[in-house]
Amino acid sequence: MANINEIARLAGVSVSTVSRVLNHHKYVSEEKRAAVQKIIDEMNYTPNRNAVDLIRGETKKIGVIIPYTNNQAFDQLLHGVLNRSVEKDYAIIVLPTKYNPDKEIEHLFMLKNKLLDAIIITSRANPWEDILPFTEYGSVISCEYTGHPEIGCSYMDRYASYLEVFQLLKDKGHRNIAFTTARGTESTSTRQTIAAYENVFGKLDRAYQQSDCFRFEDGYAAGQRLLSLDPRPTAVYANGDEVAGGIFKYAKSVGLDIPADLVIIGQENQPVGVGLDLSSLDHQLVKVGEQAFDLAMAKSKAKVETPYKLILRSSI
Amino acid sequence: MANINEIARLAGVSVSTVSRVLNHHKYVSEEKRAAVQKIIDEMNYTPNRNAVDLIRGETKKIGVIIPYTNNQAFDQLLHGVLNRSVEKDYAIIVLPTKYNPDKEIEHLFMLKNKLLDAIIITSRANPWEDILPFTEYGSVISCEYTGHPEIGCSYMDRYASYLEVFQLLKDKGHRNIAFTTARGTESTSTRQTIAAYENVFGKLDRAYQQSDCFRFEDGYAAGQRLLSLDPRPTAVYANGDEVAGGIFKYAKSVGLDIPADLVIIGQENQPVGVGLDLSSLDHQLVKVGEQAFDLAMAKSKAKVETPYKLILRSSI
DNA sequence: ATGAAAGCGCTAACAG
DNA sequence: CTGTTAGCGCTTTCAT
Repeated sequence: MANINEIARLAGVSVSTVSRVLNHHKYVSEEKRAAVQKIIDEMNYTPNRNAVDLIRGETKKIGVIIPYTNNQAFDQLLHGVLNRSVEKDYAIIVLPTKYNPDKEIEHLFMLKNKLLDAIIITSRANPWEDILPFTEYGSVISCEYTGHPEIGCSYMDRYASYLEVFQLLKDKGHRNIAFTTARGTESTSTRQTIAAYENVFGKLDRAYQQSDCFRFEDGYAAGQRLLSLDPRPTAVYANGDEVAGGIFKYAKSVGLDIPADLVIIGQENQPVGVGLDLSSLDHQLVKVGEQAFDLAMAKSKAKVETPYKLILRSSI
Repeated sequence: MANINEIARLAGVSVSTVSRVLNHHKYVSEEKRAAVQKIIDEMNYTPNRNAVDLIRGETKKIGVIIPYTNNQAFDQLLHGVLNRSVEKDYAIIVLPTKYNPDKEIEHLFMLKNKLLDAIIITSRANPWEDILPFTEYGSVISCEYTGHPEIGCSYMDRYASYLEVFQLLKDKGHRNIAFTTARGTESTSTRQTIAAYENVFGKLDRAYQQSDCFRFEDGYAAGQRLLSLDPRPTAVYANGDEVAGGIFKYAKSVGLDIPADLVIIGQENQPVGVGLDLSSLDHQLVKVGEQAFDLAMAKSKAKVETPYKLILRSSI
């Protein structure tokens, strides 16, 4: 395909003039500008962005590290990021990790490779110490709060939100509460859930926590296990509405009434929760994602909190 | 940051030798290789992939054109693409269009700009004639069948699947059937839905079709309208399980029994459908996405069909 | 206002 | 086996 040299030759000008036309510089005579534009149109020429990026040293590309792409919570974050990227004309590269630490580091190297201007970490598998070195090569934004000053954060106060849920359940008279989490205690949100629980109800009996819950089926299985405990929980907090939906389905299948026999609260206000009329702790992840993009683009290291909402429906 | 010249200087060799070490060429003496590697490690050097891409003329990046990113169907396709991209070490760039034809063309230009090796179109807003010219610059894969030989296709036989659904409903004795679609007749799948309907039931009364259905709320509103028709439909086919969920919720709210008073069939086997035990026409979009990636990577122009599955639950 | 020339960081003939 | 050299396609001083 044609390149800038050919355009210059055909238009009878130098490459610098073509470059000036391309980049809308002033100080180009109208005649030359027109002549160059004519050739550009004739040749159907477009600059090679790769070459432009190389010389400019920036790519207008932002990576988003995401453990699971078939997960509503991460999809909401990604959706928020994409919302803004379209307006701002940035390209978004999705970087799935399945929480594999090596894969995550491999993705972070794209920053060093000059393939990315910034990276947004929706959830991480590596300790911050292993991530911090990469801030030297580009902006790193986290969707989880961290005090590290090198890292910009667009986050919500998970701990406070969990506290509110557990406190509400306590106020309603519940004493046997179960909950589900995605990962185990290697994850910040799991630790925060446990801390909030223990703040309200005291020491947790680990039998009442079910890890590895991501999808509907996981919720169903969790319901099966948790609802056969003695004493049976009268309320369960699920780390997602899909999981809550699975618990709901199992509970119904064994004849339990919601909410008389079992209160269910889900998370992230997803369609399945709306459909089953489940209460949901909405962390407003779309907004968090949008904010994360803005921080990334601005290379800001600010810490920005987005408020959560507790949506009460008939399941409580 | 250090570049290849500096590494060469420090290691006391030429840049070509460094390049050879970097690319694991043979014919590099073990001593030089070691010397170069030592400097690379010391300097914590990584090649600038932008420069590599520029000279190689390929980017190992594939774009995915997606109308809506908060939509389960497209997310399934994207999920499939990402599944394979991680294995094959390709970067995936998400290109949202909201069915804006200009935005779509803008994205296609990334192929011409040498920013992308291939583009996967999950759904399009432009006629094929406007898309075809871009096949000159890279591989274009469609998730909808088209006879154009320049376009590789990973698709499912939508028409046959719709036909099966409507035939099933007819066999079960239904005569008044309503259905929802995403867009209007500018969309292939809408046209195919109508064609399949008319093949089975004859001329469609347009009142029984509801367009612009994407999310749960749209389904609820559609239910409201469709279920007040006279005669009231005894079955409704929804273009997604979220939409089906909305219809379900409205139907329940006015005291209808599912399936006695109303049969509901959704699409794509999504969590909300599982939760509400709705039957669903599963086009296996994850597989379609995986296949699309394989075609894109191989620069294949093959037409590959993925079979659909009709999942029957209690809503029929 | 315009052009020559020096890169951006890397790869790959080519010669030796 | 190794180095020299000519690019990849573009931007940006620096003169004029």
